[in-house]
Amino acid sequence: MVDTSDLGESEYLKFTVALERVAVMLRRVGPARDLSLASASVLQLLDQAPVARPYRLTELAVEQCVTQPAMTQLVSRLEREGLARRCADPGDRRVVIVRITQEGQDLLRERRDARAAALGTLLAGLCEDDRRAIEAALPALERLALAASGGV
Amino acid sequence: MVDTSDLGESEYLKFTVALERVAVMLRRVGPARDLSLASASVLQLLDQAPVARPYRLTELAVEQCVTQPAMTQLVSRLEREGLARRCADPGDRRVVIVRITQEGQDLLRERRDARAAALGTLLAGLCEDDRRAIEAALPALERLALAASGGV
DNA sequence: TATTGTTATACTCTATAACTATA
DNA sequence: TATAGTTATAGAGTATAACAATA
Repeated sequence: MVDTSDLGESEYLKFTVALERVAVMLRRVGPARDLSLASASVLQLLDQAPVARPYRLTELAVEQCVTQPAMTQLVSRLEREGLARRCADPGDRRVVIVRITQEGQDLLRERRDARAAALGTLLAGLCEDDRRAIEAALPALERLALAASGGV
Repeated sequence: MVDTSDLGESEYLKFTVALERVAVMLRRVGPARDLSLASASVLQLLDQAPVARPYRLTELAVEQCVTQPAMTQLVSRLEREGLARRCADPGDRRVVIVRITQEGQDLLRERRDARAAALGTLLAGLCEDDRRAIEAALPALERLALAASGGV
């Protein structure tokens, strides 16, 4: 009887090592061509934001776990490259609203497609059982990531 | 009959998004306190190297997919902090051998323990089925990471 | 001449501290 | 006074180009 709620230290280490390798893999799989991880991450947030409820600069900083000055710079880089733009908040003139541009959306889509294609190639190299196991674990991994992101 | 060897584009996208979230999670779970991701990655390579077959600086650069100058700097930082040291190669005086120090090994162990503990806490918050699914997928994920790292 | 590594320079990304503008 | 954001400055991590030393 295997009780995974009682994993030993060595199991955690195994898990840690496996996930760290996956993280390294992602750094390499993602061509990262035109878009750094930090930029892509913010751009994805902006892309998912409802038009009626856009992000403030401070909210982006909190969401990404970086400081306000760091986000100021990141947004400035995105703006300089035409991927996002700063807008005024009519209700509070201190506030900076950040929106993704069409160009930003296009770049994001290209990047996602490229990543998916690269991962598809890698997955195709695995055996059937491995693909099944990974697919079966995806929802669980998403929940795990959610818990780490602030869900808890 | 589900044939995962014929995953559609949307499945790849789902997979990409899930793994990217895991990568973000790892950035946050790892206290990263004293050790950056880049430093930790190199230090782990050095730690796993057989004493009789240590790494050259160039080999580290190739293994980590960074340039020689980048690795020169990274090793210099590790050396400055006492975590690694440069050694001469008796057979070829152009070569720089890099070894981990005792201090480096100690730090690595602390970091691994902290990460494992943090992940353990997160895992404890998942339901039994999710934990089982993730554990079942670990070997497959490792093979996937290996394929991306250069195994292919 | 080819290989190994370093130095010089520049850019991204991050942080802390000090500042401005608005509430 | 508190909040939203920027500017100033510094350090890690990365790249390319030019260089030195050794093979």
